[in-house]
Amino acid sequence: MALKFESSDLSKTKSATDIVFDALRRAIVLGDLEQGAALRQEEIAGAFNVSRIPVREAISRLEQIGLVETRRHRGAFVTDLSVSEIEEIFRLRALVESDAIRHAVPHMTSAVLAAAEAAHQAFARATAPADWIGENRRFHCTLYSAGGQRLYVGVIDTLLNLSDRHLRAQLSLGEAHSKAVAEHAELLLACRAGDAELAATLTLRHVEGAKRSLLGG
Amino acid sequence: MALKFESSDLSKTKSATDIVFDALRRAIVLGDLEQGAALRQEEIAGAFNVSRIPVREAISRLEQIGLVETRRHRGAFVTDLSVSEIEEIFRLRALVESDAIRHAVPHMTSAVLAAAEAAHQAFARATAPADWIGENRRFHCTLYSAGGQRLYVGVIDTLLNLSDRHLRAQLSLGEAHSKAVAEHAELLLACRAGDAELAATLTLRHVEGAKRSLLGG
DNA sequence: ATATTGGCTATTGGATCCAATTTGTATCGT
DNA sequence: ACGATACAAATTGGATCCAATAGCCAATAT
Repeated sequence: MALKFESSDLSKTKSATDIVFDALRRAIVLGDLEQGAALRQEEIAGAFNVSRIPVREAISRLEQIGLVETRRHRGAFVTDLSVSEIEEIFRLRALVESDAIRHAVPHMTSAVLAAAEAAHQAFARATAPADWIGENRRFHCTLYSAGGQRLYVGVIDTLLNLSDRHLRAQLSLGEAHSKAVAEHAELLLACRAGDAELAATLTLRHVEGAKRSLLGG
Repeated sequence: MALKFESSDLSKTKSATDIVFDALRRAIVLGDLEQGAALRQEEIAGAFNVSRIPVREAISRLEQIGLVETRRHRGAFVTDLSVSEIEEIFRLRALVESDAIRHAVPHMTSAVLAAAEAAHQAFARATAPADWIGENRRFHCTLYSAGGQRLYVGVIDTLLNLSDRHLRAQLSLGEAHSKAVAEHAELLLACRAGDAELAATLTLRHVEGAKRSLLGG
């Protein structure tokens, strides 16, 4: 008998470390844990009903991607980003994301475009900040992943983990959300048209606009 | 009485996890551990005279930066990069490194240039592959770090960790080494002249040349 | 009053021990 | 001989336990 697997069936069961890592990452990215907050191993272990071992591995991984800093025998603390570091992140994002979509456009199938469209609409409908951030990332990364560019998406993911925290405050005030929706629609159009250069330019402007609305100037 | 501290005194003592992480990272980057090789926790723990705990944290961090892949209850294995992934890495390197130096040139003090010059000469003199790789990275990263661009250097470090492995075979054959030395000298000249655009162009060509000499075409 | 010093406590770093799972292998029935 | 199944070995995942250390606070000397 031949078996058919849903893609979700292929997902190996996650280890405790993975679960803790993902929860902490999300908490930091969404701003639930604010800058400088201490991550107490025992406390976290208790919250997840596990021992400190998987917690320590999770923190180790968070440190590796720059979300927390640890001081020996003192503990781990949510990284406090300076203004110049935030500028650097956005400069990198503009550079890498625009190039990522440039290379992705030629590989965009109708399935990819449909998935992006779905994320786009979900983002437009979203009201909670956590949903904004999640759907926004899903929209962009769906497009970037079109050609299976794992490295690009990996770098971008790391950068987004560092900068999404600020997106929350940003989208909460003013018409930033509807502006983003409009820009996404425009970007999607360029992708459908197969215009890689236009898509790259729009992405560049999109990221630079986010940077300006956050830092001014 | 006033005391003066050397900067080396401020370096915090490294934990066992850090030591194991660094040693494994180096072993993979230098190619001592070849693609697909298994990282046995017990074996590594024995080699460093520590328990498996710091080994597991080190492996966790290695996985985070893409140097190893782990399969549940099977173990961790040195990541096997496909040709398309290698192409992606070099494309990203060319993009990010050229922009990094573009932004770094205006901040290059004579101290930075002197440090780069020292690394340049050490690279020229080096004969062992491990030294080539180390001094080569030191040369480039010294320049990239001029403006204190930690994020750029972080991303570049991650990419170099993935691609340096191939540099070894590359420099071993032919006149690749002397070609690199010449290109470094030229790059250093552009930096001294404060010509950011030229430095960026030279870096772009330098990386693309490395890619071609590795993958052909 | 202030600087110094000697414990005390909270918290992390690391070791040892146990459980879960994968995989190879031998056995058994046909 | 061949496939299915039960068992054994190797290895990782996680829990519990002990050691080391940074920071705090009181006690003390000047």
